[in-house]
Amino acid sequence: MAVTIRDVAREAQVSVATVSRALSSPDLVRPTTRDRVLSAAAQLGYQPNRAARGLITGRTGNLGIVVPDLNNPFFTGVLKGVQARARQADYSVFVADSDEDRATEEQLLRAMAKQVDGVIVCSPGIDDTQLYEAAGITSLVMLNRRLRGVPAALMNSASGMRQIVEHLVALGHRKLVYLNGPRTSWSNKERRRGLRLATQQHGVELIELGPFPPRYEGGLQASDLAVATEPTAIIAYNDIMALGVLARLRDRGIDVPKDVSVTGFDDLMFAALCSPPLTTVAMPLAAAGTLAVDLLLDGLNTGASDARQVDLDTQLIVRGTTSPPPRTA
Amino acid sequence: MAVTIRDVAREAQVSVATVSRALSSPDLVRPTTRDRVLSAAAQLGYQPNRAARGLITGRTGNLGIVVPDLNNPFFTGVLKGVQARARQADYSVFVADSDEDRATEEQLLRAMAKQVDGVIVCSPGIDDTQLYEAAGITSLVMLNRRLRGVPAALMNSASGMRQIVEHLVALGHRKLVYLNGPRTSWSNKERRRGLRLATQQHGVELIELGPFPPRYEGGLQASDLAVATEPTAIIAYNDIMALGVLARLRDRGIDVPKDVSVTGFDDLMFAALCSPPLTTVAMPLAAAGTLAVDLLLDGLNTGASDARQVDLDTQLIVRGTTSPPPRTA
DNA sequence: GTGAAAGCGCTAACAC
DNA sequence: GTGTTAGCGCTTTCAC
Repeated sequence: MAVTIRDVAREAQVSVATVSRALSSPDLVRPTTRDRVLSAAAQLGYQPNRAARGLITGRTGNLGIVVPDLNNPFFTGVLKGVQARARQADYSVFVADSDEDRATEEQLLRAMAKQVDGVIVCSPGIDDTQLYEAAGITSLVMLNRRLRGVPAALMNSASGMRQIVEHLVALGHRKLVYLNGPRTSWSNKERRRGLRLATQQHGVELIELGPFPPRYEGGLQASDLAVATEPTAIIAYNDIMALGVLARLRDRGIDVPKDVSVTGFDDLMFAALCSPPLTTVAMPLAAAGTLAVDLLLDGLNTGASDARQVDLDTQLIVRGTTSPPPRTA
Repeated sequence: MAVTIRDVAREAQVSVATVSRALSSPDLVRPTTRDRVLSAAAQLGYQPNRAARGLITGRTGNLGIVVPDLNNPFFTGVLKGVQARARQADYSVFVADSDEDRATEEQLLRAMAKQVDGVIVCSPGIDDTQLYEAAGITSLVMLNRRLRGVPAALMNSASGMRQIVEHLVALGHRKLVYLNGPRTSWSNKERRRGLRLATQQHGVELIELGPFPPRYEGGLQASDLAVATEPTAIIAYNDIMALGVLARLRDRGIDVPKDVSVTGFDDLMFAALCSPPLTTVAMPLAAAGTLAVDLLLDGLNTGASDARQVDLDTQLIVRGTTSPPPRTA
């Protein structure tokens, strides 16, 4: 077995209590004693057993994150931020992938709740009641979703959509199609809300299609339906769908952006690499991840939470898939 | 506080020991008692505290995975498989992202080792001595890297490279350039080994360049150097680099595959979506992840490990970036 | 300022 | 089959 606090105590000729104090509240112990303990600990390569500590303090030093799909760069972007910030704060992070399945999501959340100090929920699907129930067991922070009384790290999708509409309107577009992502997802609702508001304000036509699966195949599928409505611009729920749209349009000999403009959402790495490069909205993924961790830890330290919901700005990235509409349209 | 084993014991009118048994070794307890305990547990929503259990069994029910970069789809593909298999086996998974930094990697590995039953190491960088040291603390499984005495889930990169060379040779190529990834990485060594073997066998010229960072920017940078050597085909260390190469060649007006063929490695989702779609080698990412978990759990259950190193097949995916070389070459 | 001792929630002998 | 009890490694009263 590994080296325990007793070993250190023996080595430093003090009691285990003193070792414990020297490590967690150094000012409670005389400097000379402290040094003796610390050097003994270092020499033995002692590292406290977190499980044992957690058993008594009620803190595990772990936090969790639940995501619907680890193959989706959106979530790994967030995860990366979470991971980085957690490490700084000396927390470990559990990750759970629900495979887009709601039941699994709920089950994972519940299982995780037991062994962490808090969990970051990136699950568009899971329903409010389940979340509140989980919130009873452990601290929650929502990511990109608003839930009353629960802190959240939000990316302002609505403003991103507004930027898209302003961009398109400025180019001369008057008839837009929006390809919906999952109806129940908070992101989709927000994007849609921003879109509706902006199109109304500018008095341009908005046709809504879908919902479609928020994946490449969803874009392929949506593409033909979109074209049939004869818009001058197609606004996809996210980049991955937009890439599907792009591919399908290319197959059909429809030129982007000459015949029709296309926009994505997320600014995945590959949005810049496709051809033509995709006009999209950049999401502060890692920033949202670190923010989520901060909110979580704040809540833990201040005791009761103030349930802050912080909005992070998104930004339109104009690339090659948007241009003025064709004359004939 | 949450509901404990005592609560269940009281509710079911038995001792805590019986509750414990009913849950972990059901056959040691009379069916009627067991049912009583189980229903009491269900009613109270009892779930055992893993930390407490771990304290005594020495098993945590957790396993960890260390990766260099969560934004790299290669690693998240593996992670996805790990996660899925772990959940089936009722294990939770810790994830650690080292940001490609060796020191961080070692530190994360050590920190993780304390609170898991085993860790899956996807770290090309970290050196052998460090790994052996970690192997002393916890069980290790290597991913895509061979380490004597340590089980490993391997993807047969060498055979993938052989398939690339055979494909190119069949098309008529005689002068190939390889863009090295990180020199120290096992993957790069393997790919290079397969490449050298195959090119020698077929008597074609192989020029090696690099190492380059295994990212898009690395591809951009490598591209010009590669072109200067006037090859008919460029073999990139991985897809991301290949995408960089593709972009740079397009900028310079060099046509792929007419002027030069390009191959990637990994078959990331976006390899199929770029234009032209990338000829590459598909890696069994998720399969490797699940295999790694199986190896880990096998090792834990059988006590001593047989240090199996299992090879998974890779497969050439021919797409649009390879064709016969130009006549003049 | 430091030590002794009481647990945190659980499992594993050991009794009966 | 079931109950009693002794810890797992640690923190935290409570004495001194």
